[in-house]
Amino acid sequence: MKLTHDFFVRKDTLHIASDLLGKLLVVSNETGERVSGMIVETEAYLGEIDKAAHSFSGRRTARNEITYAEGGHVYVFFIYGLYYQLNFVCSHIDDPSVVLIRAVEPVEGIEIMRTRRGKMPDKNLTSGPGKLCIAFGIDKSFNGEDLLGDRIWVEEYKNFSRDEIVSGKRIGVGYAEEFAEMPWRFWLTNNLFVSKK
DNA sequence: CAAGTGATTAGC
DNA sequence: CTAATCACTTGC
Repeated sequence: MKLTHDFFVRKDTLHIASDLLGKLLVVSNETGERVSGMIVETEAYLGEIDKAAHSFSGRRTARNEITYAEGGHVYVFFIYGLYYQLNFVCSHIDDPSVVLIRAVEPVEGIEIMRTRRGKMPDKNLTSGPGKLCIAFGIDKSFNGEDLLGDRIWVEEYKNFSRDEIVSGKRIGVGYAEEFAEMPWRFWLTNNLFVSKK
């Protein structure tokens, strides 16, 4: 079952980030084949109040414009001259909160992922935000897509109990002062595809 | 462990 | 216009 806008329009982006664990990320490729993976690691970026967020204190640019839209849209940006990062826009219109998808566990279309990632042990296929975008074929053309469309969406898949979910500091946001310490990264315990222990 | 990579942005 | 920066990955 596809998740609807209600799931993403909720105000509490931290809950959205932890609720996404165990859900299935699905991308329909050029030929209509499904490539999918179970979400095992996420990070929340709380829009205007969060020094680590692109939209901190209302910064609004061509790049992050979509994060001000209503929850349920896709925000993709390019980083380090090499990689894309996949985010889901959350909350209501004009609240630029997002959830970054940091890692998934491959489910469908593993052969396609292997081809796209090159010769790589399977556990490295999707175990990081840049890696999973390569494996799923996600690029800038996905920016602004609606998660109720037929190109990319999220489905119910597995449920995990509270004690199988851990939270901690986010990765790569050391510049964000007090917000660098916030435990806004969520992952599943004992999952091989989580990017960092 | 460190270099690489180029779009994006903020700062003149 | 120009320079600095960066939600990372890979191969030394």
